[in-house]
Order: sequence, then structure tokens, then C-alpha cells
Amino acid sequence: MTSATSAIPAPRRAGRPPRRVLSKDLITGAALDLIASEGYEGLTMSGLARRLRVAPSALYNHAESKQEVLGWVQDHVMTMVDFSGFAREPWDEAVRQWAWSYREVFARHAPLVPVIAVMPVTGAADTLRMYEEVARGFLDAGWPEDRIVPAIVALESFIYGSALDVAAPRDIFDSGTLADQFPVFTAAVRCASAAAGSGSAADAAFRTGLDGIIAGLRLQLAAYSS
Amino acid sequence: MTSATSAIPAPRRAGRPPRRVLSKDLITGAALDLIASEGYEGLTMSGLARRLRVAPSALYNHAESKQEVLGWVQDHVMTMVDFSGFAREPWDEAVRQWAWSYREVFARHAPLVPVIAVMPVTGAADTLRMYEEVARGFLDAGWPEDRIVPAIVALESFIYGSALDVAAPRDIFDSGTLADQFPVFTAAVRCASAAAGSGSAADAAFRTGLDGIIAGLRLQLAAYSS
DNA sequence: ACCTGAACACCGTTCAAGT
DNA sequence: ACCTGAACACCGTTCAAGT
Repeated sequence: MTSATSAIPAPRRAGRPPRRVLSKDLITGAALDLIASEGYEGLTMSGLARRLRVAPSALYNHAESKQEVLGWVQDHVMTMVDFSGFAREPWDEAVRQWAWSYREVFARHAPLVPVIAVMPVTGAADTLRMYEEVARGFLDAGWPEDRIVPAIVALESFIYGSALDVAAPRDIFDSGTLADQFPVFTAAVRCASAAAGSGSAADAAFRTGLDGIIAGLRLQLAAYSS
Repeated sequence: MTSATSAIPAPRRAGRPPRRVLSKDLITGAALDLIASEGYEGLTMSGLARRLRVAPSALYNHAESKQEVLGWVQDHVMTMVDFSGFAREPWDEAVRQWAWSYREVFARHAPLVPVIAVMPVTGAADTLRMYEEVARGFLDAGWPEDRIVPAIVALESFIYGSALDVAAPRDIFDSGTLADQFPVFTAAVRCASAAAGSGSAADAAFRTGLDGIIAGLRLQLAAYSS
């Protein structure tokens, strides 16, 4: 078997290759593949480079830092959020559908939550596309222009916190040996798990909070309209 | 200057010291000091050991991992949350005061948020003390026992997400060069910052969401009571 | 039991050398 | 301009040796 027929291609020599082998899109795609197959703890610059058959340092010709790569991933993940309801439904129903989709997507990408909550949207076109549609939905429903962003941020804060909660273990509220010191809480926890039954406790809490926020926003809108 | 009068004490020799020099409380206290003076990026096992004048490996005689140390820190941080309103105020006003305090504390400890949202409370006595009092407040106000935990989790999800939002830069929604592609959102952002004035935009969003959730919970309570 | 000191297997990132 | 390969300054963690 000569090297020409080998399954392992000849490694690239040092020096600028004839054609660029990396790009923002290639790196983002590889990062998403890596996350899908190994999770976020597998997303390292070395792992990314290995998957792209490149030296780790080559990544720094295209990204300033791992943080920038995470920003690209985040912008792409945002495209998985379904906000189509705003073109179709009354604003409150559209918010409900959007919020459930948003939480579901970021529950699968929980490590992005602390990143996204702080990362500027500047340059993240797909993310902005979503915000534009959501803001338009609120405006068309009669929301005062200066109340739209606080409402969106409040919803997102709840969604991000709830996405983290999805990853919580079922027995997160198990008080263990201290149970008899905290009888009211212990009873409430037992009672809630029984009531949740087969459905997830995280879903029950999300429904409670989302229904609450939407009801509250509806009251606010009515107050502004009158 | 002899070594006896030197400001630098003689380093400890290898081998078990005459009296234990570390403990869970000492480590937790040093971690909190370190976080206060250098932030969470300064909280490393080496940094912790240096502050305790100990070799890094000594920490592993008391903690299984850095994660366990973070759990101790989290339980202590929870004692800074003021839940005294539940002994004094109607449940909805108590929730409001508790939530503002809770968010304020975790905004200063944002890196704990992804940890706490997933960490079991088992053995965290101070954390359980808070939950017991909050649950008692809800129960006394007439909440059905199986609705208390979902309500608390919904509030906490919103609080955690909002704590992350406090760290967001003021211009997080600046659409930059893409502004004219997203006119509705861009105008809403400008409008909201103008309305927020000197007050923080994060505070405005938190008030909006918290008022909403509380209003929604009030409606739920009324529905259950009738 | 509980400390030190050396070592391990990683990280993200930088930079000179090469084409 | 854009790659390789070596190096740097860290991480958290393990473990034998010592008292």
C-alpha cells in the first residue's frame, strides 16, 4: 500500500496552503457537530482543530478567541428558535409558543446561557432577525414602543433561567437527613412531585411562570391602552 | 534579622502538621475573601491554597473537588438573601422584597447561577432554611400545597436569568451596522433606553417581569381559592 | 489523618518559521 | 495571508513520601 492509496491523507506541510482550508462557517459547523456528539465539555480548541484536520493555532487566523467561536455558535442556535407565531397568532399566544421553543432549544445548549445573556447582538444577524419579528409582533398588538424591550428582556430572563432548570436533577430539592428540620418545604416538595406525575417538574414550573408573566403583561397592556 | 523575627514565617515541613490547619469553614471563608477581592476568575485551587498558606493538594483532604467548594460558597451566599418579609408582609409583598434581594445577591455572584440551578440542596442547611420560610409563607397565604414548589421554581428561574442580565453591557442590543435592516427593533431599543433614563434597563425589565409573575400568581391563587 | 512536593493530563493562546 | 509546530502560562487533580 503506497501513501497515495492510504486511508490517512498526507499531513499538510507547514506554510500557507494553496487554498484556505478554514472559514467562519466551517468552524461554526464543526463546533456544532462537536457539541452534538460530545457535548460542550468536548468543545475545546484542540478538539475543534482535530475535527477540522488542522493545527489548533490555525483557528486563531479566523477567530480572536474561543469566546468568539461561541458567539458564532450562539447566533446559529438562535435560528432553531421558532418565532413564526408572531406572523399568525395574537401576541400573547405567539409569546407562549415562542417561549416554549426558545426554552427547549437553550435547554439543549445550557452552557450558552451565561454567554448569551451578556453577549452583544451586534453583528449577530440571525439573532437580530428574531428580535425584529418579536418586536414587530408587540408593536402591532398595540404595545407602547418604550415598553417592548423591557418585556422581551423579562421574558428572556425567565426563559434562560428555566433552560438551566431543565438540566437540574429530579431530586434537586431532596433535603436528605435534614428533612425533619424543614417540614413545610419537605412536604411541599413531596406533594409537587406527586402532582407532577409523569410530566416533568421543570415543565410544570415553566408553565406556571410563563402563564404568570403573560397574564401580567396582558394587564399592563390593558392599562396602557385605557 | 533572624528567621524568628522575619515577616515570612518558616514554611511548613512535609508530613502531618501537629494540628489541622484547614477545615470546611476556613476554606469557604478564604474562597469568599478571594472572590470579593479578585472575582470568580481569581478563584482557583492554587489561589485558594496560597491564601490559606497551604499546598494546593492539601485542599483535597477536605473537598472532593472545586465543585464541592463552590457548593459551600453557594450555601453561604444564600444566607445573604433577605427573606424576612415572609414573617411580616402579605405573601405577594414578601415575594417582591425577597426577589429583589435574591437577584441583587446573585448579580454579584453571577458565576454561581449555572451551578446553583443544578446543584441539589441536600446538606445545604442555610439554603433549606430559606426555602422552609418561603414555603411557609405561601402555605399560610392559602396556597395549595402542590402549587408551592412550581411557584418557587418559576420565581427562581426568573431571578437567576435576571441576575445574569445585570452583568450585560448597556449596549447589548446595539444592532450596529445592521440597524437599518431591523428598524422596528432598533427603534424600540432606542426608545427603551431613553425611557429608562438614569435608572438601569435591567432594573426596568426585572420590575416588569416580577410584577407580571406576581400578578399571574395572584390570579392563580384566586382561582384556587374560589 | 493530613500535610508537602512532584507530576500528570489537560486548557487557551502566542509566535517564529515556512510557503 | 494562512498554515504548522513548538512553546508558554496556566488549570484541576493525583499520589508517594513524610510526620
